[in-house]
This record gives sequence, structure tokens and C-alpha cells, in this order.
Amino acid sequence: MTSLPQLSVYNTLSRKKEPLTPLEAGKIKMYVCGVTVYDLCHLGHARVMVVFDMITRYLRERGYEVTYVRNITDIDDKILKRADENGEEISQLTERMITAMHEDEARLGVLRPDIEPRATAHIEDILNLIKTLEDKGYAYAAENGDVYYRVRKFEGYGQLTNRKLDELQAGSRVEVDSFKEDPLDFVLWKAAKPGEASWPSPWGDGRPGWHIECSAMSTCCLGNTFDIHGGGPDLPFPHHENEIAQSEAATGQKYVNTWMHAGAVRVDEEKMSKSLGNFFTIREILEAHDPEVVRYLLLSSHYRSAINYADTALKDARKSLERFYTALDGIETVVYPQRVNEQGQWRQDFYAAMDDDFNTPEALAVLFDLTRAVNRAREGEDTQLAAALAGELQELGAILGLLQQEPKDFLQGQTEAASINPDVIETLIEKRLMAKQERNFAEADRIRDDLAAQGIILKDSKDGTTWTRA
RNA sequence: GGCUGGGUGGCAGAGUGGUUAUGCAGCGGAUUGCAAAUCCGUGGACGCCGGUUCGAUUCCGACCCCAGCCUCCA
Repeated sequence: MTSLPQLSVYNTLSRKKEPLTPLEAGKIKMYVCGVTVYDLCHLGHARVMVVFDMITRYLRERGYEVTYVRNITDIDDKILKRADENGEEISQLTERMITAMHEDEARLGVLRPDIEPRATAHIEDILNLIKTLEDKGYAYAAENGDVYYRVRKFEGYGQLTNRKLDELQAGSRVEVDSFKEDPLDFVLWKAAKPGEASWPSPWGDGRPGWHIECSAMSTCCLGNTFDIHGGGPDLPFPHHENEIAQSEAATGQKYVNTWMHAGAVRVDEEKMSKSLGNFFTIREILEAHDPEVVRYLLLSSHYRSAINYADTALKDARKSLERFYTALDGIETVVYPQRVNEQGQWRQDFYAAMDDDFNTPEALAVLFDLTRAVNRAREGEDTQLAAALAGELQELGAILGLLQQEPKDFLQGQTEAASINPDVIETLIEKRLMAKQERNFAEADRIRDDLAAQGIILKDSKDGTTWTRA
């Protein structure tokens, strides 16, 4: 096997960038915490989906064989509550939300993970894992039927987020109805109340706690130790800390080599959260915006930094994409690496940016440079070169899941709900052309201003007049 | 309070011990009937205070400020 490029990746565990060294040469096993399917996905979910999609695409581009696992949490207190409120079966609710999630991610250009394990399909694995923990003294059944994890028994607890047990203890909330030995202990198996959805277990009927399912499913799909574990910014503590405790106590082996966490999404400079209720669902946003604009917005900042969601941010993202698509518009792109390489080293620069902890903003800067080269070639009337450079631009864009639309579709696409019919626009362009030929510029300008007022921008060139939506 | 990460030009957003990030916006020019787009050129920045250094936005320390986690949330 030819040697693969060495990537540098920030590891939450060590708090620094490290060379990414796969357990098995050329292969990356990655697990990402997915969605609890009791509601529609919001922008935060979108960011995690898009970021790890970008990472998967890039690793594959560079020759790695990636196994990407992203779970679905389809049993949980919030699901029980919501199903009850809706007066529907749990499975009805979760199936509906899973379908919606798949639609949303497809629209954002997110490729499906290789495996999407569901918690309810892994109850046996979960029970086996709890049993192992009990046998090793890390788990105990309490009087109320719950099974808890004995946090203080696990020596490495707090390693991921640098917490000290006594400080956690001091800051922990008063347990109202605790049957725990220690307030820090967390639940592995939750005893069912009468009428609640449940599975039989050696400790009585119940359902899995939140953290145990990820330990069970990741190990089940990828083995005791795997390369990358990812998730959203709110997961390192306690979720991932607890996963480490569960898995390493059970297997006695290192759980995960590299922990990766996406940055937060804020909304109008405010924290986005369930309790504030200020989150936008993906489909809400896509009602008014091209999905690629949203994807671009999410990739135009580094994956670990916080981003702010606002109308101005979406406008900026759209303008950036307009620059790319304007350059691509009207070009018959062609893949011609030799001609591209004579002109510059965009691909190497792009790779260099991405090799360094997936630096998408810098990679996009390379694409802007390439775009300028395309435009220059067009001005220089070198059609073949323009086509070759544009082909390269599209290929590099594809690695980020961008620039794959027909330029016209993007540039003329709907941005406002009600707008003018394209046939009408073409007719008016004809009328304006005649006016221009008669040198009746007043009439020509009137038509153009009229269209502009309706959000249609005309562009005259040697080859005729084209239009885009503002 | 503890733990992480951060404070860069009008805005967004990378990066670097001494040389242009990039995009949008601005300014000048080319092009255009005029525009738009494009190309060429251009102004404008590194929170505050010390230290290390020939030289710091970049390294070190203090300080101020912001965000995330510590509570359901990706």
C-alpha cells in the first residue's frame, strides 16, 4: 500500500493537535453521537452532520478507508414524554423523526453514515455490557430498580474534560430522590414505571440510560478501541466522560484514540438551547435558503470555533457561493490536471489546508484563488484553460460537498418566496435587446430597473444577456 | 467558582517570530451606451500591560473582556 498523508487533528483528550495515526494502517473507524429522535433536527445537528460528513469525505479523498458510524437514540425520557403528549406510539414518533432527519441531511449534501445503529436494536448488547460492569464491581442495582455506575471506582474519571471528582461533588445538585451510593453515580439502566415502554433485564423491566447505548453500539460496530469519536460541543461532559468510564472499565482497554468535538452554534449572538427555545430547525431555514448556502456557512468557519447564525451570515455565505458559481456559469468544465498543474498548485494547497485539522476556511481561500484564475482565463479567451481550471474548482469543491449544482440553478434559484416567472424575464430581455438595438437606452434601462425592483439582475456580455436573482 | 476555547482591519474569518490570507463592503483604474459581472491596483488589523528577542499580532506572565461545559440540549 502506498503511504497515506499524515493529517494533524485536534484531540479533545490531549487538548492539542496530534498526528492522526490509525489503529490499522489506511483505515479509520469513526463513531459520532447522533440525534435523539423526539423532534426535528436543528442547526446544531446540521453542524455536526456537515462537519463529520466533510471529515469523512476528506479522509476518503486522501485514500483512507473510513467506517463511519452514527447512532440514533430512539429510546429516552424525552421521547416517552413527547410520544405521550402527541398521543402516539413511540415507534410512530421516532420513525417520523428519523425520516425527517434523513431528508434534512440529504438536502444539506450530507452522505449517510455507513452504519446507523439504533439503541432499541442493541438492547442485548447494552444488557451484556451492564452485566460485565456489574461483575467487575463498576455497577450496582439500587433499591428502586435502577442500575448505577460507580463513578469513584473508575480511576480515570474526568480525564477528557479535566474534572476533579471532589469539585464535581461540591458543585453537584442535591439529589431529590437518590438511591445512589454517591451523587456522582449515573444511571445505566432505568427501571420502568407501570405502563412505560420497557425491556426485560436481570434487574427488572426497564430501559437503557443515555450513556450506555453509545458504549455498547460503538464497541459493537467498531471494536473495543477505535480511532475517532465525535459529537457536538455539549457532549464531552458528562456524556463522553461517562462513555470512557463505562467502556474502559468493561474492556480494560483504551476506548478512543482521538476525540473530536464541533463548535457551538449561536443564534443572533445568543446561546442556542432547548430551554431558551431559540433554535431553528433545518427545514425552517431551508424554506427560505438554498441548502448549499447553509452548508457553506457551516464550513466557512473552522469546525471547532463557535459560529453565529444570523441573516447577515447567510447573506455573506450566499455572496461567496455566487462568486464561485458566476465563474463556473457558462463553462463546459473539463478534468485536465496537466493544464491545471502548469498554472498553479491549488490542489496541493487545498490538501495542505485540510491536512491541518480540516482547515476549511483556508481551503476555501484556495478555491477563491482558483476562481480568480478561472476568471482570468476567461478574460484571456483561453477557453480550454478556463474549462480545465473550472473542472478543478468543481472537483475540489466536491471534496467539501460544494459547487455541484448547475450554476444557473444556483444563480437563478428562488431566494424569495414569491417571484417573477423565468419565461417573463426572457421575454423582457428580448424586448430590451430590441430597444438597445434601436439605441433606445431609456426604454432598455426602464426594463432593467423594473426587473431589478423585482430582484432580477441583468448582465450584458458579448454573448448576450443573462440574469440572476439578487 | 472550576474546566476548556477565544479576543485580528467596517463585517465575516484564517494564519504567521521579520515578507498579500481569503470573501463581502470602500476607494482608483480597465471594460460597458449606462450598469452588472470580471480583471488590475489600493487604503485599513492583530484586547490591555509587562517580559524574552536585533525584531512579536505571533513566544512567556499578569490583567480585562467574551463564549462553551459544569443542568435538558449537537
